[in-house]
Amino acid sequence: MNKPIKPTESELEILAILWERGASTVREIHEILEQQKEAGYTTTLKLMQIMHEKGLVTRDASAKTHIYEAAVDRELTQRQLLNKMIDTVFKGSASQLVMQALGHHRSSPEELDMIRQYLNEMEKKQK
Amino acid sequence: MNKPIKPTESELEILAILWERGASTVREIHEILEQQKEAGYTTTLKLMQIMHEKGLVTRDASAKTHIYEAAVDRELTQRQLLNKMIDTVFKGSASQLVMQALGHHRSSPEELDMIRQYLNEMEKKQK
DNA sequence: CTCTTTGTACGAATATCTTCGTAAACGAAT
DNA sequence: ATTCGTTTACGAAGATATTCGTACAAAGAG
Repeated sequence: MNKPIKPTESELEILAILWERGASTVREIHEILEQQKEAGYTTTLKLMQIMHEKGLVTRDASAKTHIYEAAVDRELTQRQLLNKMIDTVFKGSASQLVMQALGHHRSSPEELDMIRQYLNEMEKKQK
Repeated sequence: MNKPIKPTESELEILAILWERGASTVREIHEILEQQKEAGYTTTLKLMQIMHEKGLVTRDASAKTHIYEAAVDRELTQRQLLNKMIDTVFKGSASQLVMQALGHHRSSPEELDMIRQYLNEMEKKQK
């Protein structure tokens, strides 16, 4: 069995940026992070170094300014976090989670349509 | 603005049990917790005392054996955890989260139907 | 070359979470 | 009343996460 990826809160914020932007320098990450919350530069640096030790990111250290990249798959990580949440907080009922998510995070009609299509496809495959 | 409820991993496990069972003693909680993971009795006790300090649970200490009850709303907590997750891990797209959740946590046809109904209702209300 | 800026490395302080041992209080049973 | 099992209270150790100061290296400007 694969060991679950378990980034901390702060690490997750950085991963999210890396997934979004692709390979980035510490400064680039830091600049974006700063818009979301207060953070010192060396704090961000240290975090990313630790993430490197843990294998959450890879880095290219060939130039003076290192370049970091996410080393864990986005969807896989999302899935693991979700499953854990479904188990502990939603008594194993994914549909409850889904309705909770839709009910309070106003989604556009287009998004709702996408979900509907997705539901239909799932049902077909199940037969 | 309301301060977000931010239980730790362990606290969440206990809250889930309290939500499910209603008011309970430490021993009752502990017995259930033990089925899920290894834990010493005093560890569970201490956790619940801390949760009481934090205001996550209330307790009736009139008898020798105290009785605890969840002090935070289940749905509100679920919502806050979900919203945070949507923001950081899913770029603010609830539908992406929904599809991830449905795709990998096998749901019964009944559940899928419930969600479909829910979608329809939402669409009506939006007009 | 010297000075300034930008970057990494490292260590340490702080905070938070988790776990558990020990002691004291209480009630029930003998 | 003494003993035994159950429960709470407390404190402290251990683990993990977060933050930042300082030192040093490298590159560019003058």
